[in-house]
Amino acid sequence: MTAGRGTRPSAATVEQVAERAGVSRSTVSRVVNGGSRVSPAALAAVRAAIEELDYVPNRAARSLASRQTHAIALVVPEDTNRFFGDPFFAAIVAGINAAITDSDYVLNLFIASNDPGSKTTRYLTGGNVDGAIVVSHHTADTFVNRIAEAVPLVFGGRPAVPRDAYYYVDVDNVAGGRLATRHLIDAGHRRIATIAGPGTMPAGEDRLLGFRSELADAGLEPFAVESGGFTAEGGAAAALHLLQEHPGARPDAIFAASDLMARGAVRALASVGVRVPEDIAVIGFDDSPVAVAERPYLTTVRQPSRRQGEAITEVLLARLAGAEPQHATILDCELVPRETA
Amino acid sequence: MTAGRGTRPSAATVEQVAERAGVSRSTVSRVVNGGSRVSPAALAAVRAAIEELDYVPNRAARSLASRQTHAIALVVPEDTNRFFGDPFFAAIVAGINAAITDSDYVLNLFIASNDPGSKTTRYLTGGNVDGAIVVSHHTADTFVNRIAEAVPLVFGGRPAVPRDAYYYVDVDNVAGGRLATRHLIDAGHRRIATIAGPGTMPAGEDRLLGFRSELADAGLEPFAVESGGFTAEGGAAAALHLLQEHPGARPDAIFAASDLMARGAVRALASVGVRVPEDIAVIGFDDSPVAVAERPYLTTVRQPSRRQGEAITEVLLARLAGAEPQHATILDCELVPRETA
DNA sequence: TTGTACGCGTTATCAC
DNA sequence: GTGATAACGCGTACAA
Repeated sequence: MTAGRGTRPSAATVEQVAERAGVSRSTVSRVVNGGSRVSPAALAAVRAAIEELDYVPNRAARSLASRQTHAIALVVPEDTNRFFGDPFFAAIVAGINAAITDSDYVLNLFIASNDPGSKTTRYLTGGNVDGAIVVSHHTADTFVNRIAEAVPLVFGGRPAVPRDAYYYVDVDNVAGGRLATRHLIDAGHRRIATIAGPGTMPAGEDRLLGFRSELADAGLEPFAVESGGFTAEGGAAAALHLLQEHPGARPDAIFAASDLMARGAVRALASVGVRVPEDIAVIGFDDSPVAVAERPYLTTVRQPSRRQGEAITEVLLARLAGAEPQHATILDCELVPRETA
Repeated sequence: MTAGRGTRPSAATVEQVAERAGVSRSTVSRVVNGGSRVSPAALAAVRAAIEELDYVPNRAARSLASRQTHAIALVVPEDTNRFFGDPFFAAIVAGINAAITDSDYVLNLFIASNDPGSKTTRYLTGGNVDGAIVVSHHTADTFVNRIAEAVPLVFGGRPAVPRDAYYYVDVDNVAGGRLATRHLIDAGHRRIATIAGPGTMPAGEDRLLGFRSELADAGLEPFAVESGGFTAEGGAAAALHLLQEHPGARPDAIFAASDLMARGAVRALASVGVRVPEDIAVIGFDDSPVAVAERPYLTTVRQPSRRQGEAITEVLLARLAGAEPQHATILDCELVPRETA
């Protein structure tokens, strides 16, 4: 082994396949790309030759001639260093990968941290990929725009600064917020508070909107609206604040806009002797691993993250194939009743 | 926007840069690839032209001519669906990315799930990447061998089935195990048990070896050796089992080979009224987020995962550059004293 | 130091 | 249906 650089056994070429099959390069090329318009005999011969020679088309040559790279960039915005490690994004990547595996595209990973947009952007706008996916929740830097101008692009999640020309795939956070709130209402709760995400993130905003809407439809008003910053600590602090600010009348239920915040809230409540769900019911959002990492298991709203990743890719592939898919693709959430509500 | 497929504004080419700078294609090429052996005047002119035309080399053409793809594959073995989402791997990927960003290579992501090795392997062995990284802990499928035969490959973590020809970067799990055990001994503990990882994983084996060695050096014997499968549940069960099996003489300290198992153990102990660290000290391994996700914070051994990712890439890049790095690169661990020991 | 000319493996455009 | 042949954009002897 130990092939030095560039010292590969130089895989078979079209030329060799053609010779082996007794046809011309062109015919081999036709077989490789669709197989249409070739005689059954030639087709069989070429296929056999390909098999025997273990022929794999040279991507570079193909790209050069066809002016398509068959590569898709997955761009992770710079400010998201903890992108991986977050189960939510992990599931999305898994979905993207699954969908792309079924195609003949390759996924190029770009974590644009400590890069002021320049290098990655230059690469993407330089015609080195056919399309791009940006998975982000609160950045909408200008470099994204430049990418969008150069190649077809699809966002995971509604972009923070939406434009008509953008394509994105998102879960229905509004409906999810409604779902959670409805569950609380149906259980008889009336003094319902929420621990919301940061106002800069569309997902947080939408869930809050769903909360308010469902409450309004039921003729209720929010007991309180706290902010928890999508972290466990924030959730805990918000829950405690909720208790202190309203010594007389406690909320009887809390909708936390993420499982992390819900978990923090449940722990904080337990630490001050408040029972969940007996004293206060809590419902989260995401159905992330923390929901069942410890007792009590969180009642929550599941978002189909893996499916979202698949859908993102499907939309992009559709665009690359010349189709005109919807600009917005919205996926449904689902209630997951467990122990906390 | 909305560029159809292949309908890009066709970025500038060497030809255009050459014309703009008043030199030939070759000179431009030389400037782009190293800048050596060109007159200062020409160099300046070319650089200016490149800047003005926003020239980006066409990867496909470059690959075709140089017979190098400037792409590296990150292969995630098929049985690791939860690869992402694991903070350990997340940190490694971050490191890999950081190192690769500083080079002019591109990272191609292959999650080889639901693919029987065939498609990905064909791609990699077909000369479409210059090198590959396999991050795995307990798989050593034959497809890895085939990849290793085709391109330079570096493993993250010691491969389950080691071969002399393999290159890998690992943390010093043996030393880490010793470190943890030494910390327990220094604190005066003498009845020290361990909750080990699965025997199929090198990391688990090495940590256990370190545990045994340090104990032996101190003239001590393991109080008990349980198996926890690297999960929180396994850690909890092992801790409880430890208590039940030895009703008379409890261990006074436990070395859990992962933070997840340590966390499970601490929870289980608390659930039966055993105080940590007063009654039983517990030390983990990894310094993962769960170590500080809740109280008590875990005393643990930190492994430099991000650095490991960087080192993996560095070794691979060195090989691609024609150097002959060490086959094994071992990184040091570090004790992180917190609350549980 | 610089330029010329050829080849990398494939697709696309033609005639046949 | 099939086969020449010209690009595709770049690296690199080789010559100057």
